[in-house]
Amino acid sequence: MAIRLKDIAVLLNLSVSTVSAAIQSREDISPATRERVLKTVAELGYRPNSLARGLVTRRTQIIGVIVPDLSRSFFTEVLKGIDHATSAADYTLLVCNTEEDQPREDRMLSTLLSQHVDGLIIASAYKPAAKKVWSNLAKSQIPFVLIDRYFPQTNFVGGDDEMIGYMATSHLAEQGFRRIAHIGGPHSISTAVGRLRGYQRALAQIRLQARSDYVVESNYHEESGGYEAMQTLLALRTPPDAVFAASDPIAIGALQAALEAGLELPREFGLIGVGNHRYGAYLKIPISTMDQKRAEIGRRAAHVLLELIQRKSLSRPKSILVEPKLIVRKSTDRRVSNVF
Amino acid sequence: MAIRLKDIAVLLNLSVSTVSAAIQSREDISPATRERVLKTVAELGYRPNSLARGLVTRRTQIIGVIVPDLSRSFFTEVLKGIDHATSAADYTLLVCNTEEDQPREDRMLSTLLSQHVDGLIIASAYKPAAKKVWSNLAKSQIPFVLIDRYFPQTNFVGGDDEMIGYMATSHLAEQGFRRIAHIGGPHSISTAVGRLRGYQRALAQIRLQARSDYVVESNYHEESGGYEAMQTLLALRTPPDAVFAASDPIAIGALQAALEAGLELPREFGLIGVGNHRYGAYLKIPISTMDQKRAEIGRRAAHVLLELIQRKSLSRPKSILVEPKLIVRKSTDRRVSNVF
DNA sequence: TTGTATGCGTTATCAA
DNA sequence: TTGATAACGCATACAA
Repeated sequence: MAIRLKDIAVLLNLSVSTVSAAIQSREDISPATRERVLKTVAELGYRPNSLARGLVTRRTQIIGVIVPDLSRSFFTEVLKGIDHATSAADYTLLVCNTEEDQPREDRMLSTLLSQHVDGLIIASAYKPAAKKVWSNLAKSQIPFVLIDRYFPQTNFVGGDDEMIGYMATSHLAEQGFRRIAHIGGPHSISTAVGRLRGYQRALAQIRLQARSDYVVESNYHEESGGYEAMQTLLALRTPPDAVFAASDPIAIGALQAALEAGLELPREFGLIGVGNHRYGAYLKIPISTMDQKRAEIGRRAAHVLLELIQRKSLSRPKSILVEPKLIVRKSTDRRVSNVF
Repeated sequence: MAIRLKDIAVLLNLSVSTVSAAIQSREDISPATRERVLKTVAELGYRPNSLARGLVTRRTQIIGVIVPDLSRSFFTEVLKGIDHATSAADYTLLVCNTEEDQPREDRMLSTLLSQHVDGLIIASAYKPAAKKVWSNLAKSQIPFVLIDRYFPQTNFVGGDDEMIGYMATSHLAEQGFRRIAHIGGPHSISTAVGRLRGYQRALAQIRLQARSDYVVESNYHEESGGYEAMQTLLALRTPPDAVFAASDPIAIGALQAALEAGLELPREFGLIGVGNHRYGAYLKIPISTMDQKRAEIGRRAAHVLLELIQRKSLSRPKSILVEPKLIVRKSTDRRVSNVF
């Protein structure tokens, strides 16, 4: 059986409360007994029971994290950012994987609340319309921050998706591409909508025609989706000369299709993705991409949450959009220096 | 404040213990009152306090997982396997990232024990020599399973690294390569040692010479390491005509160096990695690889742990080695069909 | 400076 | 079939 406060108390002829106070290094305990206590604590390897402690203090030092899919590099990198910030403040993460399944998300949320986590960071599988979920949570008083998928009226941290779309599209235009198409994510996800909007804004600003047949809805995570979408685009009477893909997997699929169609990049065709996937630089043609600064999204979300936890200030919800960064590689780089 | 058992009891004019029994659907409660209780539980959204419950039942339904780096796809995929198995049995995962840092691993372990997790799955940052760590843990009575990094005298689940090395090397030999080199991981990690041993065994069996200058120690996770190691190999008087790389990142770095040196794959040079990384198929030359069956490693580890938790049978420790699978792609495929 | 008493929300034992 | 009572291990207000 594990060592308890009481065991130490008996051993040292002290009361439980004295030992407790000594362990917390409270001022009102004599240095002498504090030393005695700390010494036997170390010797016996005493470890406070977090359950008991949490029951009385109402704090568990645990933060719940809910994500749709841990095998996506986006979420693991965000998670790392969260972990950096929270572990420095002595929190541990209770991580749940919803597999993009809403009932499962509900169950996990319920479990986390049962565990009395001190706060929550959530990338929800729910569509933005289902906002009642989050107003419920808000009533429950527990601090929480949503990430990645935007919901109105909540604390939110994510990439600046419209800026991502805008910068990517503008970059293609600057490199001289004129018939710019977009292969996007599902319109049911806020990030996909944002990127599409940025794409449209960029086109409008430089007075390029926005053709509806140049916008194809696909799947963020499947290369095959990008491959098929690209084939659709190439079959048009006037095929595009560049594609802004809403994700790196889409871009990789599109690249495959473009190469098979005999296109030469970047001379005849430009391609840019989103995500700065580690292997983007090692592909047949290294692809340009928009870096979302994933770790920073995690860090900022954690900081907002920690603030919420400390100050309980449920002031007005704040939205943080992390600024993306353009990474230029061969797939769009038409500068003269890029000859080899 | 959250709803408590007592609130429901008062509301229904019942005792706390009756309500508790009703919620547990115990046999000795009348169906009528059970219905009444369950109804108000649903209405009020009552959620049992896991801290209080765990304090008395001594079970938390939480499993602690310790990994060195969540951003490596190996661990996230293993984690998914664990999650599949454990969430089906109503466990939640408390995931800790050690960043390959031993003091941090100690702290996280301590935290998890404080939280009274029901069991542990650990990929340790410690070197195999430091076995006292695990004998300590064994004394503490808590069920645990080690994964990926092998330690003697413990329950262990991992890939069959020797088989990985053996199969990869044999495959290269079958494709007609004769001067087969190996770029391995750090010899301080058990998986690297196993893969090296498999490589040597395969060479011995087919009576190929084992040259010490054909074995280069590198870093598992950095492409740059594979790149440099490959350059070293190419600078030899008799450079190898094939490389078994102990990881896909190493292979990718080596591929880069080989292509820059003007080698044509697979005609002049063969290359195989380990890990079945998602993008192995999309590289300049799609690379062959050994699939470790990561999710299965996680699933099996979880099953061993669940068994341990249920039966408390701390019988003799069992080691499970998951059989790898060879995946042939262009980088080694010299069959005639591979002409395009 | 230390000890006593009480309670956190739940389950379990045993009486009613 | 239900209810009173005592734990679980700890922290805290207050008394000594």
